[in-house]
Amino acid sequence: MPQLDSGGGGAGGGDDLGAPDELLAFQDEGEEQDKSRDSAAGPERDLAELKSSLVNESEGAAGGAGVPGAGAGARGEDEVGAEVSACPRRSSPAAAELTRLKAPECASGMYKDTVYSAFNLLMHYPPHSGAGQHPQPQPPLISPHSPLLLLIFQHNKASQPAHGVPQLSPLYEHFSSPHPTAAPADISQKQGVHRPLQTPDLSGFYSLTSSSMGQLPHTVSWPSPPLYPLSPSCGYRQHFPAPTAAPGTPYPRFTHPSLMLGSGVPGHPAAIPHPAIVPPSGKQELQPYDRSLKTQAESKAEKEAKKPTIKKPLNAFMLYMKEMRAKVIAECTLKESAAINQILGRRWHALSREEQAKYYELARKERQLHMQLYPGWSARDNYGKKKRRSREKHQESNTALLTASLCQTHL
DNA sequence: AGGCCTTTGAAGGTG
DNA sequence: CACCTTCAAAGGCCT
Repeated sequence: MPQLDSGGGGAGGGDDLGAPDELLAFQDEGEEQDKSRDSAAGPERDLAELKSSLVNESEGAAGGAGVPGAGAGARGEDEVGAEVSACPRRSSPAAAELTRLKAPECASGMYKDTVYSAFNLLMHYPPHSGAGQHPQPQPPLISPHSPLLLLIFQHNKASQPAHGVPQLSPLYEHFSSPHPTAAPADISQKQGVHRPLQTPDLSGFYSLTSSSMGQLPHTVSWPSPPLYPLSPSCGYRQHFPAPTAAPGTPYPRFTHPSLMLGSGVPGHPAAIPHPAIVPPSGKQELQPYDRSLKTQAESKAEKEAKKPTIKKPLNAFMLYMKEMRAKVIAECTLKESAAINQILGRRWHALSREEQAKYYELARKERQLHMQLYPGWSARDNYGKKKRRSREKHQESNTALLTASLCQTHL
């Protein structure tokens, strides 16, 4: 049974956050994936075989989507088009047609991902990639909520990009290096940043009012290095040693909205919030004179309701989606997330275990750090903050069932 | 303006 | 323990 390196990567050994589900996920797909992947001679996988497997997957995943031509084995581009054309039910006919027309073109780059390394892909975000092979802005691999980015910002705080393309620091490149060179002196020591090694409660680092959220500039400069709780138990230092960029090498500065991280450190002049903390709504807060009209009880309740929301850490698939979304959009000229997510879901299944493992590992680190940053946080805290139709449907069905049973009772 | 769609995974709740 | 529900991201679409 394949197992992920739940702690061997330097997570401190005592990492209990290695999700058992990750292993289960591999178990579930294990045999099927073994067949297709073991036969793949390295990155140059047999496309026909993969396409065939994808078609089979799409039969199951797309449900009644009506994939044309599926189920008869590998037949070339038609199936690839079928995969892409599995659009959401609510997609407009025009969009579906566009998708179908774009399918072969989309498929041309579809299977490159199977040999993608998450970290290697990160290296494909050169400091000035905008002029190169990546005309489309590429999102970062790591979640915008990821405190991992704070580490990177420490290396990017001084430089200024000339465009809005999100940049990744050499730190990422170092992550991806199979033989990372010896890290230079501790960054925190270099920059005089205090990093508590024992940090039972780090939530204060990101305590920010919701009003400050809306005032964030799109280009963030760092008056001082953001604090980053880097503890040995967290294991980040071991996992991600500092890069070995040449002295004086200008680090690009992030301008992507998703990278507008901040320390929220008390007394920190930047006071830019961690992206995992978001205001409950995009609405601006009431002006003081408006608030004065409110009763104390109302304002108290409102205050409670307006508490910044700490979002869930992203799971492996979400991290994968964030990374690959722009690529799929560029390849398929799709914009509807529902359709893109369907494609990404199939690509996710087409990934090798090693490739998926990288995202699982990254997600595990996200959870680990999230837990350290917000010790008292629970996923339950965000329950009910989204109104979902499924729940309403469920309630409706329950109501219908109840009604039916009541009717029967009365009859 | 805000929910829906769509995906997988994590986590909490329930029986 | 198994199963169910909710949320995480994303952006066009729909009400």
